[in-house]
Amino acid sequence: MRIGELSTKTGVSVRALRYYEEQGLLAAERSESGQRHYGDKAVDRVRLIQQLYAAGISSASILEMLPCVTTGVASPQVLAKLRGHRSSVVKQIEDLQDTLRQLDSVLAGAVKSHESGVPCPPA
Amino acid sequence: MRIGELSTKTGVSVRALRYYEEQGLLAAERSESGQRHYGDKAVDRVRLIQQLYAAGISSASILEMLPCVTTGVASPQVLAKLRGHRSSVVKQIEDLQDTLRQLDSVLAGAVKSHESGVPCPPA
DNA sequence: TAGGAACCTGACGTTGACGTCAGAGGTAGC
DNA sequence: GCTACCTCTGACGTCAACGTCAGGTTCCTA
Repeated sequence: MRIGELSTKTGVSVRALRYYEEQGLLAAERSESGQRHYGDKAVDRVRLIQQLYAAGISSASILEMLPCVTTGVASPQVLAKLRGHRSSVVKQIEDLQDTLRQLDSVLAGAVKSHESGVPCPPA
Repeated sequence: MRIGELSTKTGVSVRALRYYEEQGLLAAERSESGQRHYGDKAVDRVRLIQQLYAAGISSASILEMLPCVTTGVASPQVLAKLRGHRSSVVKQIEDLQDTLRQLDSVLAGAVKSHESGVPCPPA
């Protein structure tokens, strides 16, 4: 498929896909005229990339770990990095759960006082 | 306390604290000479701000919700925003848990193949 | 074969949360 | 009062992950 189709299938913009290629994260065959062509696997790869980005992992780190992710093979160094990222993801989750508790306590109090008719001071 | 002490107590840079003030998130008394002075509550407030930032909430949104967070009082509009942020935080947590599963499966495979002596292809 | 949609390569713009530097003034211990 | 650090304002720099625009080429359908 061409880049537009990959874009609609993944929900990732064409510009972003070209950016992934720039960063070495996503390879593409080229037609004679230079247009990019992708296989079906590209869809999963793009989703994986997005997932890693969402975990706050930089493109440089993703670049390091991607071959290992796809081949299932990793050097001790990469293994250590993966473990480091794992624990950072765990910490992110814990922090967010903390934030959730904060938001919930705020919401509980706010709903109560709103029911009692007290308005919010303007920002 | 002065800004340096607040910085070391919270682990947030002096520059960031001044930035919070610029954004209206953190107020400070001023001495005759213009130096900032903070009360003890500032430590908690800074931590709260950091927590909200970590949840991907922008300074503009934090600015809107902070008075309500501190007073426990919110207008219906702010309430709706808070609920919106809450569900976005929930989604972030779910996504991260997904990522965690991915990383774990990668790690499981990688450890196995590393034990079997297969090296990682160089990045 | 025409023409509009999709694609190409640069290259500059954007956004948020700060980093960093300069030059000047404030503070505190000895 | 000296000195070493702390703080001030103002302003430009940074970084990542794209957005956007320009000017040109390619593809596909009628």
